[in-house]
Amino acid sequence: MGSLGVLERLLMDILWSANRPLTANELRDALLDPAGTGAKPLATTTVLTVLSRLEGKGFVTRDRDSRPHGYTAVSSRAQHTAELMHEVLGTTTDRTATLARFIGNVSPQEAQTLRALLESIGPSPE
Amino acid sequence: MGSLGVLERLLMDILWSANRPLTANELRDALLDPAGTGAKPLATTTVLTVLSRLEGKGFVTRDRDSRPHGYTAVSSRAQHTAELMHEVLGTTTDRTATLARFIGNVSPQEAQTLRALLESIGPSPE
DNA sequence: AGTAGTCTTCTACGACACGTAGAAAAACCG
DNA sequence: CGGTTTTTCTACGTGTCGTAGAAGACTACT
Repeated sequence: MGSLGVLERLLMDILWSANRPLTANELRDALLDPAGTGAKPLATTTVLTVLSRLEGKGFVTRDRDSRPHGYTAVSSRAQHTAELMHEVLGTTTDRTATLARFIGNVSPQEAQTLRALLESIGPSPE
Repeated sequence: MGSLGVLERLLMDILWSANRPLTANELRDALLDPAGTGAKPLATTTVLTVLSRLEGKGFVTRDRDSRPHGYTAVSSRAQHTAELMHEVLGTTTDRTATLARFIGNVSPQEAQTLRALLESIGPSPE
């Protein structure tokens, strides 16, 4: 589906990390990394344009009532990423083989995590 | 990373399904769906161009010795898809949360498959 | 209400990826 | 060698994305 460009992705990252609606200017400022090291101050309009595109793609919603419009990510980063993973998985023909390769490359800790998750989802077969 | 365009993807699909090197013309023909329903015969050069791009991206190798060059997919579809899934997973900050969402959406059968795979990778903790 | 400042929308342009393919060059076969 | 097949070179059109100015809409203060 609609993949994200670099700037689009940066904005989403900020929105995902924030737990409240942000305005275009807040986002623009957030783009200059905290330490102010950043050398590229973007024009606010640039941010707004990208936000509009993100809205069009269904990644963010905006509160049109509050005056400086507040922008919020539609789904959490985890949710979004998980969906993407499913989407990718869906492009294969042999899902089992794919999952095998996928599992074959997770760290032991993550394997543990996965076991626990599977356990909680549906108790292991007796 | 290098995502694939529509045609690029179609070619990869054919290469993945074939278990031998294919030539540009074979690929062109394969694009006209078997039943010949297809209405769009691509120029061979088009296929060649895309194959070159795929080679550049590291998705296919070609046998430069055999005369009609034979093109082969570098990694299997399952392998490729699994790598993509890991790549996607790598874009998230909270991997556990992401995996939770991911697992939360697999079918019961697939959950079973996953349990088995995890079992085989490292025996469950007694 | 008028004016200044802020925010949003409209419009646009350059860069890049990709589908598409012709023209030219190279290799092969008889 | 000459014709045919295959490959490379080059190029154009379209779509997406980063970027932002100009103009219009809204807010607030006096």
